[in-house]
Amino acid sequence: MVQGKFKILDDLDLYKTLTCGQAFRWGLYRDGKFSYAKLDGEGFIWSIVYNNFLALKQEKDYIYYKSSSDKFYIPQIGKTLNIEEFLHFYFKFDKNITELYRIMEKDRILKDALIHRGIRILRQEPFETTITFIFSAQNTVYNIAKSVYLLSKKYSKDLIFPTPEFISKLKVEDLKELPVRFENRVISAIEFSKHVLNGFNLYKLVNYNYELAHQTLTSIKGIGNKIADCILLFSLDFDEAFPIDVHIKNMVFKYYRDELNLKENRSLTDKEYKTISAFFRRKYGKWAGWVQEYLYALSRKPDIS
DNA sequence: GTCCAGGGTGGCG
DNA sequence: CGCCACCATGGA
Repeated sequence: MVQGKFKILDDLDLYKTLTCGQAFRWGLYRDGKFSYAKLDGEGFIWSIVYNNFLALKQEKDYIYYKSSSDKFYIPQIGKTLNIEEFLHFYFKFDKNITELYRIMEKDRILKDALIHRGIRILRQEPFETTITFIFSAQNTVYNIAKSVYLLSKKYSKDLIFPTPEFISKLKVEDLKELPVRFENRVISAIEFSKHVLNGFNLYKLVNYNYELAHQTLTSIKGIGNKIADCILLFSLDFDEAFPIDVHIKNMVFKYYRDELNLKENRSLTDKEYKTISAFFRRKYGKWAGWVQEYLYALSRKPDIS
């Protein structure tokens, strides 16, 4: 057990960042149950990240932390970090978000999204992120969180996220209770785990360029354009990835219809997805994914925070 | 009851 | 290519 406080190096809204829809394991763990996005009596929010139990609370310019260990092994960079190095890594304090705010202030739509300032993109664990977003298809944040929780509970009492070995040995019937929308989501998760065991190195994608990394992921069955972009943005450091879900699609049709020459609001073809995604990538570069997250926050109903 | 949620695949023209 | 059927949970 390690505890202390970490001086925040750049703008951060801890709660919004952990509950804006990029991470699904932050909340309250009590009595063998998990309540997504809930705080404990002391105002801490809990999770299991990179195999450690971790509790965080923000007070002004500090993050107060309690961790089950001071060692965080980060497979995609092959290094072990201590808790403070980890927080720096996880919240991407190597990026100065005021640069993004200056871009947003000048934009007719994005300036409204500044009410959500403090949201940062996280560096999450890639294998966990992949399985999580495979579960996300046409599903709610609450049910995605519940699915990941039930899967982890099946693996260990500590609620550590399961290994590829464990998931690859599961049968569809073992995961009947997961509230995923389609059975093929469970099948894809199991098949992806087998793919990893057969030698597919997810972590080496950090060294690819965006196009190749995206193409590599979408060539895997069960992973399409949107899920690939979520994996790249939320776990593999591709800040230029621009995932387009239904909310983003609606925002694009509402505010960018003329610029993108879009006609009616219907589901996107593969070509349209790539055109829209590339449009924002060209416009915002390494901030495109962050812009996407602020548009997402703006479009979501204020049920959380 | 109806509507919708951080989608993807395969088949057909 | 574009379009479309299909998959088949749970909360508001």
